[in-house]
Formats: sequence, C-alpha cells, structure tokens
Amino acid sequence: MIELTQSLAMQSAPLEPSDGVGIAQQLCQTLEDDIVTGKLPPGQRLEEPLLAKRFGVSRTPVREALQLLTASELAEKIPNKGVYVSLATPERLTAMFESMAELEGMCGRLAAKRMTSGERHNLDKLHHELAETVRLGDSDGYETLNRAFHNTLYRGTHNDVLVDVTLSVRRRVAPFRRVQFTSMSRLASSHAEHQGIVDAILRGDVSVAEQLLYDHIMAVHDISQDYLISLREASPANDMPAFK
Amino acid sequence: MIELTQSLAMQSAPLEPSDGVGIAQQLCQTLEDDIVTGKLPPGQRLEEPLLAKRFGVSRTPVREALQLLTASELAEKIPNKGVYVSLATPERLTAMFESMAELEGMCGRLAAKRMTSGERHNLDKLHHELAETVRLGDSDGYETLNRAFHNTLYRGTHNDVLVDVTLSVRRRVAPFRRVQFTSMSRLASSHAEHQGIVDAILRGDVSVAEQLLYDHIMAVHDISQDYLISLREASPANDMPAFK
DNA sequence: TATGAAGATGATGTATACACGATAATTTCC
DNA sequence: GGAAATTATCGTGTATACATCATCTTCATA
Repeated sequence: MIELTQSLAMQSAPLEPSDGVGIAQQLCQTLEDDIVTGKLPPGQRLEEPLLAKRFGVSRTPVREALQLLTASELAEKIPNKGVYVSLATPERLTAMFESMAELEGMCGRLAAKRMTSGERHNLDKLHHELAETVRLGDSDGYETLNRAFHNTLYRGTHNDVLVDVTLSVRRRVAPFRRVQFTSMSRLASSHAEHQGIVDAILRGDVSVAEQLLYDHIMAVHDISQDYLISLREASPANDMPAFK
Repeated sequence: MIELTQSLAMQSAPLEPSDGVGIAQQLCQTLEDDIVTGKLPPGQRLEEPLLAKRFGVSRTPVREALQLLTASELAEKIPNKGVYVSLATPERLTAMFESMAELEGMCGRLAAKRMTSGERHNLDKLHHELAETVRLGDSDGYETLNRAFHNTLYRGTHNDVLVDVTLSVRRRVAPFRRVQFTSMSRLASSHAEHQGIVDAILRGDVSVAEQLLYDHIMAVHDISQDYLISLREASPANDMPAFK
C-alpha cells in the first residue's frame, strides 16, 4: 500500500498549460493511464489536494479531470465524500464484457457490409503487421496494433456515434482487457481469432463476422474473470464506501 | 432571437444548495430540459457569466454543469471559445438513430431471453396503460409512459452497463425523438408497433423482438429526419464556430 | 472608401479563499 | 474501563479574483 500512496503524493512533471490542450485533459489522460496500468487500483481514493500538489496545479483543473474520469465511468464520485477509482465486481465485469462483445459484433456486422475496399485493405494490412509482433513476442506492440485493428473495424461502420459509444465502453473495460496480453499463448490465439474475423469481413460475411467478434471478446472475458477472481481471493475485502 | 437571449438572461428560481443533490446537477438537469424542449436551440451558445447570473450562483457550478452536458454530448465545448448546444446535421441524426435502433434491438433480444415473468408482466401492464393515453390523446402522458416502457426493456437485459450505454444514447437523441409525439397519428402507430414488440417479448421470440424494435426506432428516425430538413430549409445557415 | 493594425471588451482558464460536511480523535460521563 | 458526545481536522462544494485568449471596435493609412 505504501507505493500506492507514493504514486499519488510523489511530484510529477510540471504539466505546463502551454501544451496543445488544457491541463485538465492532460491530467485526465495521466490518471486514466495510471488506472489502466494498475498504478491506481480499483477502490483507490483520488483526493483533490494531493493530486493538485502532485502536479503542481490548483484544484480547479484537478476537479475537472476527476469529473471527466467520472463521466467515462472509470471513477465514481460520491457527494461530499470524494472520487474513487471504480471497483469491479465479477458481475460488473461480465456486464462490461458482454456489452463490449455485443458492440464489437455489431460493429463487425456493419463494417463487413459497409467498409470500402481501401478500409478492408487497411484492416488486412494491420492483421499482417500483428502477425509480426506475435512472432517477435512483442506484447506492447501487439497491444498498440490491436487497438488500431479494432479502431479500424469501428470506423468501418461509418457511424460516428457508434464509434463513440464503442470506444467509451472499451475505455471502461481497458483496465481488465489488458491482463490478457501478459500471456504469450493468448497473443497467438487472439491473432488466430483475428484471422477468421478478417476473412469474414473481406468477403462481406456479416453474420460470421458478428459471431466471431462476439466470441473474440468473450474469450478475453473468461481470462479477465479468472484473473479478477484470483485477485479478490488474494486481497479479500476492498473497502470503498457505499453510497450514503 | 430575442426570446432566446431572454431565456438565458432571465433570472430563474434561486436554486438553493440545500436540496438533495448539488447545484451543478440541478443546473445540468434544467439545461438538459431546455435543450430537449427546444428552449435552447442547437448552436446556441451557453455563456457561463450569463447562466451564473440567471441562476444566482457562481461560475464554478455552472462550469461543472456545462461539463456534464458536454460529457453526454448534448453540448460541445470548444477550447477558449465556449460551450454550444450540439448541432445536428442529417448525417449525425441518422447515425444517432441507427445506433439507437441497434441498441434497442439488442436490448429487446436480450430482454426477450432474460426477463423474469414479473418483468414481462410489468411490460405488458405499461403497454395497456399506454393504450389509455392514446385513446385520450394525452401526448405528454404517452411520452412519460413510453419512457418507462423502454426503460423496462433495457433493464430486462439484466446488464447495467448496457442500460447505461443505451440511456446515454437515448439522451442524445431525445431532442429529436420528441417531435414525433406532436402528431396524433404517430402516437397510434407507435403504440401499434409496441403491440408486436410486447407479443414477441412475452413469447420469448428473440429475433422478432430485435427486428421490431429496430424498425420501431427507425420509424422515428424518418419522422425526425423530415422535421430536421424542414427546419434547415426554414433557417438556412446556423453559425456555430468550427474547431480552430 | 477599403483595409489592416492596435486597443478595448468580454469570455474562458486557472488560482485562491471561504463555508459546509464528514470523519477521526479526544474528552467526559456512566 | 468503556461508550457516547464533543471538538478538531481535513476534504469537498462554492465563491471570488486574476491571467490569458478571442473578438469587436476604432482609427490610421493606402
């Protein structure tokens, strides 16, 4: 628990406001990364004064960043009691992954119908680049390219709202999707699943694309569920205050 | 344009902070209502000092409320240039309704599979209550019950995340869904569509429930699209500043 | 007269200060 | 000695003040 407190209290880079965007967005991005990578574990309290001191800014942009996190459901705000990193129960995890699987399937179905030949070619190219990272065992590279692969699928729907919705859910599950890439065998099987997906999309097979993408996400769910349960057995009770 | 400015500048109820929740949430709710009802038209600028004066509060909770609106995509924030009520092009409208239709269909499919007998009974009861409002021509009552009807469907999925996502998209399309209820004939046909949906759900017919719900939403899309186009013909150019 | 630059005006972005509420520690009473 | 109440401390909620940026006006110049 000590290093966690340090990660909150320790001073970070000055975070100049002269950057392209505002301070709050940078803060939000940083906190989001820390949540996804596990530096800020679920249930962790996010105190404004501490964060303000850590980043060398006032509470105002910190509040804004915390509100952004809350809006994307990565954190929960309890009135007069502070903001906490969202806590995942096995039920919530299942709900998140099922939603993600449904959305991915939906995107795949629409993408198989609507993608231009250029977009289909791009998807195929990404798929081949992913093969390289699998061969090298480069899990970081795989994660990056994998994100691009799925993004391409989403955008293939040619529906900006659907892209937004899907991305918002993906951000929510990101902290739990990530664990899969630590396993090399999962890297390979993930890529194998992609193969069928790409084939289905390239030939415009909407129902197969939908089904395979659903299964693709649900496979990750099973892994994450196991991981979460093993975590909760290790540290039994997480004491996040309930609402009122 | 004069009455619009007034609706922003005119002082409103004092908005005491002693209420159940914070000031920002109340502000957000009020502004959301004003957007949905059309008092604040798309493209309208939302200036913090004006709103602060109108509600008799400082800029801080106003900023928070505007950020909440921005998070739900009802408004757009342009750095250093202010917050504006989201502007809908026909393309965005179609994207929103298609997403909504897909999500409703998905919810209907899962609800048809998972609803308890009690939940199915509730849905049927709401359907019969809706019949009453149609008979009376009570469009306000219909709108309220209709919301409850669809909410029951969403919750029937037993997936909180999916409920959240669906509700968030519904809030986004709300300003454009609303116009349908001004037409009496639409009230009747909407209710007629519900009949088939309820039947499919009660007998657990997943694919028919999904398809009928998709069509049900897309019917509203057609109406809204016509309405939007007629609007844009009336007032040609809406001058919302572009990003940079 | 048209055009462009400089100043004025006002809004947004950020920082600081105060008020309220919650939690925790200490004291007091049983 | 233990439990309940009171006070102390700290964080959140709100208000206000200052800095920065955008826009509009105005005046000078071509």
